[in-house]
Amino acid sequence: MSEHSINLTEAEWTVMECLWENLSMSGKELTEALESSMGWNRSTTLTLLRRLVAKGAVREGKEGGKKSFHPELQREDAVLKETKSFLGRLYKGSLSLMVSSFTQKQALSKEDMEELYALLERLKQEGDEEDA
Amino acid sequence: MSEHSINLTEAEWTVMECLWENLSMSGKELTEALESSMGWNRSTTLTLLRRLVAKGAVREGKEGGKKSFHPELQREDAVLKETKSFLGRLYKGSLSLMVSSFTQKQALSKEDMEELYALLERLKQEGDEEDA
DNA sequence: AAAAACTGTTTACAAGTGTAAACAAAAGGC
DNA sequence: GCCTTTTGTTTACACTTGTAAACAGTTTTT
Repeated sequence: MSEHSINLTEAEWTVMECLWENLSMSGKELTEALESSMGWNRSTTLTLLRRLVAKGAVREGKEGGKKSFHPELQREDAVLKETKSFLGRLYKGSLSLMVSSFTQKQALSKEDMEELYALLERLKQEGDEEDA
Repeated sequence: MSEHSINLTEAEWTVMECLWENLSMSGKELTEALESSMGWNRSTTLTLLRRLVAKGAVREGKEGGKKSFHPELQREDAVLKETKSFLGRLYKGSLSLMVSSFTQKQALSKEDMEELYALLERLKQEGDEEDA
């Protein structure tokens, strides 16, 4: 774990998601992708990229004259960090508190509910095996 | 649901949490509370309050000359909104995806795990009853 | 009532963020 | 080797956010 504590802004997340999907992209690819998906001007994307490089979330390489960009920060790490801070802020750091609030609010789709069941079953089994 | 789409900044959340706990506070109480818990200057708190009033998250009343502040935005609503946007951004809107990522990352405390078990057990039963 | 203390309003200002124009350098076409 | 297109770098600028000083109006004390 080398990244001390990189914080991404909303717009930067968008760029990162793009990079996480592709792992290596040229400036052109990125600017085009984000132009079409976000309507961003070329310059906007490039600026964001520069900032991301500055904060160590992205690394740039040179492939045949042109630059290429690669995510340096792992999505998993970023997501975990965000999640923890989110849970901390709103649910006293407790996942189960979040789940229960959410279910009580009926803010849970049928499918999601089903999946949660299934997930529980699996977890339960794993737990039982460990105990055996 | 009257609040269109109030967005709270980090600092504003802090103020709101304070208000949600007490429901009605004088400026003095608030500034003191936040001075001691956050080290904020009186002016800082008052500025935040003013902004919160401006965005409709707080209502101010007059009790005996002095002002009083009340949360207008409900915590539940704010939390739900945040949660949805959070899940959307990081977990394709899926709570179960979040739970499973989280458990896989072992970023879950023993207690939290237990609670989740219990919670889901309960949910399951409720679901079964409904089916019956 | 003048001074002191308290409460409320205006103004400020640096850092961060979204958004992009302008300018410069390099590559490609003729 | 120039002209055009593409790629890369600088500069800009308004809006938001955290943080607070300054100033003004009120209430309480001597």
